[in-house]
Amino acid sequence: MHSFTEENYLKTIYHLSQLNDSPVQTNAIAEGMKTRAASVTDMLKKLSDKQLIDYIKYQGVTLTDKGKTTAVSVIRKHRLWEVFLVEKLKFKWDEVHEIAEELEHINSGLLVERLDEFLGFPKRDPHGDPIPDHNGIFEPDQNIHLHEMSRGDKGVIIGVNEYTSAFLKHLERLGLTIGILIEIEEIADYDGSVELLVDGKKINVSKEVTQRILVNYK
Amino acid sequence: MHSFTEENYLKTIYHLSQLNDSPVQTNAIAEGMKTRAASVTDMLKKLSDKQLIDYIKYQGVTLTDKGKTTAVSVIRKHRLWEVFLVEKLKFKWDEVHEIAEELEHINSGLLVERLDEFLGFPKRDPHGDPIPDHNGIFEPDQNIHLHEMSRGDKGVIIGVNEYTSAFLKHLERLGLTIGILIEIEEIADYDGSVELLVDGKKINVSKEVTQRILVNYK
DNA sequence: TTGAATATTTAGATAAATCTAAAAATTTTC
DNA sequence: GAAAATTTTTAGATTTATCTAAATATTCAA
Repeated sequence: MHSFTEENYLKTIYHLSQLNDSPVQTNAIAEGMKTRAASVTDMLKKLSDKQLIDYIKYQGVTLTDKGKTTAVSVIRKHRLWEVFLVEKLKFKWDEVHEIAEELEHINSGLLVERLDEFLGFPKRDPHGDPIPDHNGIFEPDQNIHLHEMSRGDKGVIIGVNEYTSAFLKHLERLGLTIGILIEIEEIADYDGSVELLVDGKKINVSKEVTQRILVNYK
Repeated sequence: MHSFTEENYLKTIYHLSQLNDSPVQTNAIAEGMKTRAASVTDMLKKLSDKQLIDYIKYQGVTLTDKGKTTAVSVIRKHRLWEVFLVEKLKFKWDEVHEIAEELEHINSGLLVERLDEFLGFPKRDPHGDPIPDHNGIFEPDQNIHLHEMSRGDKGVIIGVNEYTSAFLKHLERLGLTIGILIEIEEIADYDGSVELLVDGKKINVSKEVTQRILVNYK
């Protein structure tokens, strides 16, 4: 078995390698794990010895198949527990991330499968992130960041990529939650802020916010 | 916050001090924690520094109020999660102990209270053990071990005090599960084995088994 | 293409939880 | 009540994950 720390490293490396395909750098991992580069180097050696990553000194790391499987399994558990907390225990979507960070390390294959079944095999977590299935397969999706859309485009908010309570509460105040239909009214050249049409009302959101919202606009 | 290990020590000390009121001995803790006496001594110093136990060298330990509160909180979580696993995720009563050993350390007060509510504020776990309430209060009970009963006594099986899969499966084969009404037909002087009347049928159980079954016989 | 800036690794420490072996305290037995 | 047996503690190592400071490698920019 892998320690909590090892699992968290794998998860972080997985997420970082999704952003840009190139090998993940030590400093990026250090930032993601909120630790120092020297600590990352130590752990990379360990993960490499366990054949969970391919690691070349000074060149960064990529996950091996074994490492990827482990990372996806942790992500699956994280997202299923989030669904449980929101759907069954009435938590708000901005309250579940921290608890799921703990629950994701509970170690029982049977538990995960029973939980999945109990929840009705959900496809997405409360933040709109896809939940990989039993075999680690993600449903293919054609999402786009809000800031990549053009004037007149329409779509449904399908997810976010920041999970702080501050950010999620901000979205809620604006009425920007999962499943909401939006339309791009205007994009300001000046600062990249965007005017949206939501439920008949006009809303202005900053560029920072548009970069953190995923939209499904098939 | 306390580490998983610290919480497990407190839980073990709590259970041992329930058996006989006297201070709990180092060796007993070592056995309960499946570790060495030397390791126990180290941890006792630590727990003592944190004022979770009263510890006198060579004399054994008792929990302080603070230590007791922590132990009971962990036990509450353990038992609530067991109810969840059996009632909601269709686990068998002999499959839940190990998983609950992990879940009991998840650290969120709100989670425990929401879980309790979701489960309908259960009073007992699947093994018949009482679940302390929000304030750490156990429902008073007048249970007795099966081996303390006399010929002719009747009662309802309310719990067990061993949780190995082997033992629980054995009980199931005998039809001795929580809620079953039993009557003592005969107690053998020879080996202390007991003949029970269960559901109209006669069943023989060894002394070892009778020592591990709790009966409510009001 | 070389010097400066940046990124990464190494070296050496620290803290938590554990271990074995040996010493010390307590209890039991005669 | 002293010797033997048992229990507990101490001393010193080990493992995991972390840290700071210094050294080294890589990249960038003039």
